[in-house]
Amino acid sequence: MTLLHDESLTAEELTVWRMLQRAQMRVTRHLEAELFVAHDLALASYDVLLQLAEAPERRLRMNDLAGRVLLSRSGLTRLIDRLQRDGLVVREACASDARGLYAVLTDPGAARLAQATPTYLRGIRSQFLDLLAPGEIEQVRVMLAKLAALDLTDAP
Amino acid sequence: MTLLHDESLTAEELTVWRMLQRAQMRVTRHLEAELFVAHDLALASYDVLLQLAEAPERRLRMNDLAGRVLLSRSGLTRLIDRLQRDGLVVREACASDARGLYAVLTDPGAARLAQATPTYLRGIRSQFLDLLAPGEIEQVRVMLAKLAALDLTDAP
DNA sequence: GCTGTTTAGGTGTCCGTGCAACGTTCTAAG
DNA sequence: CTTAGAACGTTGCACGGACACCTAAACAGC
Repeated sequence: MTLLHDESLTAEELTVWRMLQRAQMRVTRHLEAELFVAHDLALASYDVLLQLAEAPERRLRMNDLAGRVLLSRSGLTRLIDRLQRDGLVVREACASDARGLYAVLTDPGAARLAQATPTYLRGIRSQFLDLLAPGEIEQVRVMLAKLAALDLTDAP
Repeated sequence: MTLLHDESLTAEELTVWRMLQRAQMRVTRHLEAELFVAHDLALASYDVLLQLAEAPERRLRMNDLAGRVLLSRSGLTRLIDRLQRDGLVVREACASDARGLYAVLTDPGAARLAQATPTYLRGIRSQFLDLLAPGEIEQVRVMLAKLAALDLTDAP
């Protein structure tokens, strides 16, 4: 602990950060593994399908989608390639902007999402929500809202 | 909670999980980027150096270290390769077990860690801790402790 | 002693991702 | 209309990481 001056960060604060890293990693890996073995779906793929399912007309512009799933645009291009190859998503041209493409959820994609969702939710429950008291979940929500507020000023 | 089906997480609960994902990702990327531009260190590299610095005699067995930095053993092998190439770490044989290797922090490694640490701490502060009230940090710590408790039953 | 099993670590290979560069299209200034 | 610049999406490339497999050493039982 000699490395970490008290004036900068207390040991407790640093511990909190490291615990957060570990907890998030653990839950993510657990979720990813379960989704993969049960439905052959990577977590990023699930997120894409979910975002599309929630979007109006089951479609989103590539750029927009990339922002929502925390993936670079190039990363999303490849991911959509795979999903399209598997028939879960199709690309459609945008009428109002010839540069634009929509990623559109197909019926098989929606079905696959529906299959996988129970696994996903069960994972979040068992690895995360069930371990916290209801009041704590609310606390977390409030705190995360503060962190999320930075996103706006952060990514102009 | 259990009276509900798997499908029925409340919107709030699901939102909390997604916000957590985003927040963690945002902070991690910010930290990684700053460490990289300022000290040419990946976050994983920083973690390794930090773990070694805190370990007795600045050394840890490869296997042990892999667990602490949430990296697969093969991933750690490559990472230590790089760090060793850069002179920040050396491998040393283990006297009591001829199979074993220690990763040992060198003086240049410790110096590099010391240089990078202010950046690291500043990042955690600005992106995470400063956004929460002191009481909230304690709340988070308590919750994370619950999540971390699962690690034991999870990875025997 | 031998022999099968387990553990430590490294290697071959594949896959996913980010960055930088590119072509295309839209938009604004002249 | 023309042209400079920005925005959208894709591609070449390199890197980091995981998985499966491999060797060497330790340990178990006989």
